[in-house]
Amino acid sequence: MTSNKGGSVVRVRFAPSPTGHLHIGGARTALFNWLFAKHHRGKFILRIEDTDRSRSTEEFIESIIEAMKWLGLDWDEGPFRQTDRMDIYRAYAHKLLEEGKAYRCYCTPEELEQRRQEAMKEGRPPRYDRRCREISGILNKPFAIRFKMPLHGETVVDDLVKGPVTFKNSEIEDLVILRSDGTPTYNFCVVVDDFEMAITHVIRGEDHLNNTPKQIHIYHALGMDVPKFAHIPMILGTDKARLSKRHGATAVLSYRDEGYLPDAIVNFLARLGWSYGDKEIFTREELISLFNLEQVGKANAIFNAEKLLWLNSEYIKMTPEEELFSLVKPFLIKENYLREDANIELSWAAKAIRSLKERCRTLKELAHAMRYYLLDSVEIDPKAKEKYINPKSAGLIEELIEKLSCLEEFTQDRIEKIFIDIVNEKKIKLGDIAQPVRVAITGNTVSPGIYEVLEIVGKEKTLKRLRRIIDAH
RNA sequence: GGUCCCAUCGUCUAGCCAGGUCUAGGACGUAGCCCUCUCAAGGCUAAAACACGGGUUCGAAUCCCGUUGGGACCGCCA
Repeated sequence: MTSNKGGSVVRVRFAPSPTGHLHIGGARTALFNWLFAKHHRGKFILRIEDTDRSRSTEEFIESIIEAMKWLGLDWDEGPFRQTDRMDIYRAYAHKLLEEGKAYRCYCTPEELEQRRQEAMKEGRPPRYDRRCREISGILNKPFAIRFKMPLHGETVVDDLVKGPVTFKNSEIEDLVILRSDGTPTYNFCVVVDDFEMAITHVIRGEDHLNNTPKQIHIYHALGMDVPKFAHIPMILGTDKARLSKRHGATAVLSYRDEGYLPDAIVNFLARLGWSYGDKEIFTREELISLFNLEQVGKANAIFNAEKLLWLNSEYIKMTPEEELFSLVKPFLIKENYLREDANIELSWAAKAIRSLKERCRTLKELAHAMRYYLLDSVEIDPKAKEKYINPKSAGLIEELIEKLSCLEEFTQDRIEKIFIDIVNEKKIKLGDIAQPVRVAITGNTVSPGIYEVLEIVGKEKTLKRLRRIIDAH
């Protein structure tokens, strides 16, 4: 295929291995690649690294794709799958073998493992001792193909984030590029694919920095141009260990299920390790135009779930009510607050959501808060009832029922007038009547403004609930 | 153990490359106050950091060295 010469169009890729769901760390790597591609009007390629057949599954491939789509990280080419490209890797591996740049290794995995253990025990580096490198001729035994690393000199990775990083060649081992079963290994596939796909910039996690000199030598041996590298820091859990399952939710899709907005996740991930002055909230367009590798920090970042929650609440506040309604709908249905075939008037739904959106940090919370608008009757919290429903408040409610019944237009303004009348007549505080009513209508002591709530709940349900609470009392 | 990376409030970070304007800025979270029918939202205020030790310099968060701490990698895993 093409060479990368000429510095033409930017081509980057995200290359997850489908051995799990797309997690927060992977998503950020994908995002940085996507942003970089968009910023430079380049191409973003999705490649599935599934050469580990025992751990890769179709389910994870689908899940990763679903997560990418949900986040809005669309790709221009792919998804390519390494398992579809085995012949290509094999051909390159044998080419290296023929050219004497690689050699047959007859050591068995068991032998290697044993030697590794011994080396560790004796405090030696657990590295392959190159014992098969000098074997001449071909033995009639199963073999893996190993790459001949240079024995001397050093290799510099000119990293776009870390700066120049120097490795001694003597520290780099002769890695296996083709296993004895004929399948290629990661470090080899990456090089072949990145070349074949004309990748110009490899943006990936810092955990790959130590692999980079190995890959550079493979590029050289194959006569390929080396792309530019950018190794971005890791995302850690609160205990500073690499983010993993035990830190709670790490799968991107679990955030979808918890009611997070993809834009909030994207914004949050972008600010983890990258910044633009004091700016915290970015639209996608801003992210695309402002993103650059120079502003990517060098230090690892700890995943701060609280800040994500805050950002999500900001995005909920920014989202128009109608749109929010279609977003909460699945949650409402799931919680049985709404039937799938229910016919809800959009203007009413918008009003309901407007009253709640700045009180909720996730769609799930929003759905839950909407229950007293949607359900026919509400469950009353016994503690709230005990505190606010008593003979005195029941009397006030009685009076309220009478006045509200006469109301032609059941609107916030009219309702407020009635409350104020009662407060003035009875010489009570607004809270003396507002709280009992709130308990009757919402079942709880917390809600948006009470007049607003009554209007949204509507005259019929309001009166029914008010009666019910004093009757039950 | 070896190699590599990193180090500013509890957390994300600005500042560092081009040393003085930093009594170190913003944001999340926390605390207090205001607003108030509850809860939020909003407004105001507060506590909170240059890991440590040496240099270089008139002057260092910023440059250099070391120490310590954290992370990553050392597979016929990716």
